[in-house]
Parts: sequence; C-alpha cells; structure tokens
Amino acid sequence: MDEIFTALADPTRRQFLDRLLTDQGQTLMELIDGLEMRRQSATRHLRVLEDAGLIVVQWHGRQKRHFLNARPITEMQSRWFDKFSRKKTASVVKLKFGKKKAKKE
Amino acid sequence: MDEIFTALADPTRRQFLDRLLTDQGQTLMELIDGLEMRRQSATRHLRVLEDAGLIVVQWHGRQKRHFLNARPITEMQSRWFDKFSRKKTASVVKLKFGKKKAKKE
DNA sequence: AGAATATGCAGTGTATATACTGCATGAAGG
DNA sequence: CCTTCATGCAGTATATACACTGCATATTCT
Repeated sequence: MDEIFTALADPTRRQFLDRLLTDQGQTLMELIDGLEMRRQSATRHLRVLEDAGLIVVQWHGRQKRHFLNARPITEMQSRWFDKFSRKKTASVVKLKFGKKKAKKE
Repeated sequence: MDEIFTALADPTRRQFLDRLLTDQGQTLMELIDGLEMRRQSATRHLRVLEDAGLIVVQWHGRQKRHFLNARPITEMQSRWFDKFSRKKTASVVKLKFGKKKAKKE
C-alpha cells in the first residue's frame, strides 16, 4: 500500500490518472499532450503508476495503451481512509489551533 | 491538497496519524515511543502533518499535545477519491495485464 | 529497404527529503 | 535557584526523486 501512497504523492501522476479517468487507452504521446515535460520523464511516472497497480497497459504494435485500474484506490479507502472518515472530529475542531506557546493552557 | 498527499506519502507520518486515531492528545515523547528515531526527526514529520492541517496542537506548560483532524482527509476523499471509486473497472480487469510486447494485439 | 514513429533504457545533474548531532529555550520540581 | 524535562532551531550528510540528454529497439509506412 506504501507504493500507492507514493504514486499518488506526485501531482503529475495524479493528473495522468485524471486523464485516464476521462479517456481510457491513451498512449504515452497522448498523455503528455500539452504538458511541459519530455516523454522520458512521463515514462518514469507511468512506470510508478503501473508498479503500484493503478494503471494497466496493453500493447498494440508499437503503441502502448494505458488503462486505469481503480481497484487499489478503492481498497486503500476501505482499509485506511474510512477509519478516519468515521472518526468524529468535533472535539478537535473546538481547539482553537493553539498558536505557539500559549501561556495559559 | 497537494500538501495532504505529500504528508500521507510517508509511512512514519501515517503511523503517527494511526496512533493519534487511537489516543488523542499525545505528546512528542509519547508518539515516538518504541520508534527507532530521534525526537528531532519526528518533530519534522509532525510539522508536515500540522502544515497539511491533519493534526492540531495544544500547549500545556512544557508539553505539546497533538490531536488528529480528519476533516482534510474526508474532503480529499469526496473531492478526489470518490470519482475513482465510482468508476467501473470491469473493462480494465478483462485486460490480461499484457506482459511486455505481445505480438498479437 | 529506408524513413518515420512510438517507445525503452542508461547516464547525469540538481533539488528535496529525511536522518543525524549539537546547542538553545522555557517550564517544572526539589 | 539550580536541575531536569519537553521541545525548538540550526547545520550537515546522504539518499531519493525527478527532470534532462543521448542512444537503442521495434513497428509501421512508402
């Protein structure tokens, strides 16, 4: 699961996922369209996403098509995020963000 | 939101959040208990979490108590994760994880 | 066959992250 | 007071991340 968190930490990689959410099966060239980035750099990012299981590829001749796999994200939500969502934060919100060292506790 | 993703990318920081989920109001010394890490390093991690709005602190004399704030996590889920959860991945699962360069498309 | 296209792989430079050590500060306690 | 405790801040070393360039490979097109 660590791989997934790491993969999602980069904004470029999240953007790729967003793009694949709209259009599945895009190639590398399509994915970097409009981005200020060399294709080699994008390849690295896509590798990270693939290693994390977030995307799946399919070769068509000389083209590599990328597909989103949302399952790891869903699992991460149920395994990790949900316990925080369920937590009541009411008590915390009451704390007035104690700036620096307030004299009186 | 980038700050939150970055903050969650580190396993040590996620562990702190987990610990705070169980016991709110722990001090720095309590949080690093059992960890192979100097307190100064942990302070950095806690700063990142605080900057991301994931924890809130409260001073009591010479003690700094840490509280979990799950709200940013909840917001991130609704703003970013949910759209992936809703996505059907059925079509993707059918792809047989095309290893390397399969001759026949 | 030769040229153009889509991609991979390797090496390099630089910035950021994260650990450490050492010293400073403010609160508690005898 | 003087010591101990909880924490902050600064500096440094090292690893990792991420951009780049250059070259290689496989496929498609003419």
